[in-house]
Amino acid sequence: MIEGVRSVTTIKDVAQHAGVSTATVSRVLNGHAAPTPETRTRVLAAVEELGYRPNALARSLRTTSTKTLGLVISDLVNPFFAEIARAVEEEARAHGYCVIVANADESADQLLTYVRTLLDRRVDGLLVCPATDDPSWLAEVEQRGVPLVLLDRTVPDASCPVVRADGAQALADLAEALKAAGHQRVGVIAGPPDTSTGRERLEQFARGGLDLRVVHGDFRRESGARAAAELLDAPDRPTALVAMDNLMGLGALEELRRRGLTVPADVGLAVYDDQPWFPLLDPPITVIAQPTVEMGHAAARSLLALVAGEQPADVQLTARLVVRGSCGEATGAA
Amino acid sequence: MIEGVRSVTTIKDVAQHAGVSTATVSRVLNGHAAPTPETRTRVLAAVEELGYRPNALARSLRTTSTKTLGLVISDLVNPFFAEIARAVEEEARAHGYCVIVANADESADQLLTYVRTLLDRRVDGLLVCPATDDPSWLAEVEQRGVPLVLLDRTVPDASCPVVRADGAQALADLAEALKAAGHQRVGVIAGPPDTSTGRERLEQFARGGLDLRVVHGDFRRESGARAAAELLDAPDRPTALVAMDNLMGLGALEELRRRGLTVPADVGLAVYDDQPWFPLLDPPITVIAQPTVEMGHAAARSLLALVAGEQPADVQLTARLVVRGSCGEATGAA
DNA sequence: CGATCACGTGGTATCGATTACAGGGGCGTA
DNA sequence: TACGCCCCTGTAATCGATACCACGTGATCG
Repeated sequence: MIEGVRSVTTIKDVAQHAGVSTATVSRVLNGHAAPTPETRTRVLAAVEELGYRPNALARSLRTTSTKTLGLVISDLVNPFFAEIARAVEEEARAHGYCVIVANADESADQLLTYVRTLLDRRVDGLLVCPATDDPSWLAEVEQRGVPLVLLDRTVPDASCPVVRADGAQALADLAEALKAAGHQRVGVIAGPPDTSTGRERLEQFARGGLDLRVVHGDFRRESGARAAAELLDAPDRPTALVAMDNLMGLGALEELRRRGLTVPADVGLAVYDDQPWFPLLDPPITVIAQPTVEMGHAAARSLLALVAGEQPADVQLTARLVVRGSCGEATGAA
Repeated sequence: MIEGVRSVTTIKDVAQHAGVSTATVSRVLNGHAAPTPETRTRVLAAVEELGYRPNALARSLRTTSTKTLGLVISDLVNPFFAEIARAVEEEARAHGYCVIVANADESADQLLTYVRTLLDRRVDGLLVCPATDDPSWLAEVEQRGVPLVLLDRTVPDASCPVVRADGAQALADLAEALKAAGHQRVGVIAGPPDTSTGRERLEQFARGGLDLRVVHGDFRRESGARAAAELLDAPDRPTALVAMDNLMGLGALEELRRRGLTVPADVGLAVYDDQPWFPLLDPPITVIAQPTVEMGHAAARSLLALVAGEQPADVQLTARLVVRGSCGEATGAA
């Protein structure tokens, strides 16, 4: 398996083959000015014949535009983020942009590394779901003057557009639904206190007037199981659990199953973030659903606007409560 | 919000600031040769002070190496591929490589587009999960002489390393398990006939000696529901369904639920690809589990070996049957 | 009929890095 | 003291494209 000669067809080869200058080839390829239809066809023929494809690196170096957006998400295997990534990519592609997806794995270090890598590659814009509040990476982005949009989560003093889903009302509704079903002591499997979503969801839910026990997880599956275990082992066990993220919800479910506890008879359950399989469980899980696809689309649009020199406003979508059954029935008592 | 001056710190600025030539700066940054410790520190100080970061585009243009791998997957929201993507990226990162993930959305057109885009950006190697058998994109990759490794699926005449999971034994085991549980007429929700995995899984399962009804889906959720509906509406309804992919399995489950059919009492079910939530269903779903993480790691390793000029062999991992309960109990009768 | 204009085209500088080559200074050795 | 070698450094070519500028030619207008 001798490696074929690496095809090094450059614009120069095309020019030579077509009997024109490289400048002309470039003009034809970029639809610039107006080369004669005849030269145009000659050049295109040469391109075709040689199978020429322009070197995007060289082009970007010269034009300082890569037609590429960077997307840093906190966890690729979290379906919530996977869906967002897909939506972002879809919207970007529709506008002729390509997306580089980087996976920070909920680690601040890796986030910084990736932000740097993406900046080094001169992405035209950056979309970030911050892993933590740590804003050290922000300075680098701002210094380089690269358009930035935050997605899902915020960081303390970011002066850039933010796209998120507001769950305040949904969380209030959830609190009401829990009360209506007779729950008072509720165990919360919260997100990390150093993430905006972790804090906010907890805070907003806390306004619901329930008696909360809180354990913080890290938005991942194992932490959900651990947190559930801790809450269930407490002396006055909560009558319901609320997981503030779908993966932690999954972990909690696993723990409940391990203990042979029935939902909602033994303990109620609600989860932030809907998943297609939640309705399939018995009972189907009550959730707070976020408009992930819209979030992704909106974020990409905002970033592209920013890249184009506009000043997009923040986007605030709304999450909504979907009552299914895992919290129990509302008792007749008001 | 006046946009700050886009920081254009180049190697020239660093050189000037440190009172050396650009060549020296480059040498320091690349650990080349041996600049005096003193100049070295002076250069590094300048780098630090100016917050200089090399332009990866320019560097790659010159060195013809991007330290980047391209990964084209068929569907980012399919957790199977998401997990593979994560594993690939993890392994690549450990070797100092960055991964550009492209999502073909099970479309051959989009796959071709992305392969081109990635080649244009001069990735050092390409990892592809082909959406279909259509091998038109292959020629372009080979012509450019870019190292290529196929992942999960094959295409007809690819002369490159392939990393996959062999499910022949698992499918045979599944057939046995179904028979043992008293199933004879089995409905198969197969993958597209123009994908290697679609064909192979069906073919291998067909060797199990069951009476099969086959409907082809497209590896996505909706098609799973449609196929299930079709199979269940047939005059002699199968007593069990087998979905050859987790998303189609999800769709099938939804359809069963819609019809109020109980698993496994009314109809048995098994799915190819395990998912963390399958054990949580009642009854838990019997699956064929693939070693996704290992596949991703192996694929990245193979590609990196190829990039390094070695000749990695094909990797054949094995999928295995995990019997849970959704196919019913084995009856005493042999 | 001569001057001007416009258009198509080629030459060449440039983007920001790497690297081959050449030169200068210090040191060791004869 | 003089020669030579080696090490460090700078100069400049180069990667592959784009874009500014200038030039030649054919058309137009006065």
